[in-house]
Order: sequence, then C-alpha cells, then structure tokens
Amino acid sequence: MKQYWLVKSEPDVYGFDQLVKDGRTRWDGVRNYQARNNLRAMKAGDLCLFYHSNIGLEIVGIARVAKEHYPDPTAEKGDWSAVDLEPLKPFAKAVPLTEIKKHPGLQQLGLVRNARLSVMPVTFDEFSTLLKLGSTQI
DNA sequence: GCCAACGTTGGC
DNA sequence: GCCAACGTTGGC
Repeated sequence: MKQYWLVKSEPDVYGFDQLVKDGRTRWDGVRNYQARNNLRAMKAGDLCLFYHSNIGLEIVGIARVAKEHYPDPTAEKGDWSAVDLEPLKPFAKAVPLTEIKKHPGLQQLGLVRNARLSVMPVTFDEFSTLLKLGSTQI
C-alpha cells in the first residue's frame, strides 16, 4: 500500500528545480524526532509533495522515494535518518498555502495544523485534492 | 523584522 | 518530573 507524504524545503537552499536538475538527492539534515520517524516510515515508491517554505509558500511538485531510510551521514551524533528522493513531476500549477488554508478538505493537513513539521504524512484524499488543485495527474 | 508555535534544555 | 528559559522554524 503506497503512502503519501509532504516534505518542506526552502527553495533558496534546495528547491524542486534543483532536484530535477540533480535527478536524485539525499534528504538529510532532519533533526526532529517526529519528522525522522516519518522518514523512517517511507517506503520506496511512496510519493512526496514538495513544498517551498519561507519563499514561495506553495507546493510545486511531486517527488518519489528512491531509497528507504538509512543513517544520516551528516549527523555527527545522535540517531538520525535520511532517505533518497527523485523528482517525479512538477505541478502544472503551484498550489499556494493560502489556497490550501481556504480549502475545506485540507484543514487536517499537517502543513496547516503544525507549520513547523518538515516531513509529514498526507492522506490519499488530501493528496488527490492537492493534485487536482495543481492541475496535475500522475 | 517580528512574533507565535513548538521543541529542547537544564535547574530545582 | 515539572516548568521556565531559550533556540529554531516559518508565516506574516
């Protein structure tokens, strides 16, 4: 059973365009237990909505889990994990946070409820709704 | 740049 | 184990 996720990144640090350019990247540096546990629950092939925080404030595309979790090589101490992501598809139309907040079907989304969590699960219904808002099919 | 929300740390 | 202080994140 495929699961759905949402990951956040500041586009001036690492944006979706960069992921497309790179073809694949290591999603590391997560230092929050809840986010780490979400990373660990990801299965290869799961899909991740890619959100630009701080600048843009919109969902811009879909990535896919290319490699399941492994120890984060950037962690000097502590028990942290990373996964590999690859780009699947950019949104035809980016979906801004303001639109997400207005949508009655998206009020339970982690992005709305807990702005600070950087990796969060998304239900299939939420995922479908967001694809539709992004005028995108997979 | 400000501030609210949240997580972590450390004194007791 | 509680809670105040502090640091960080991220929307505005």
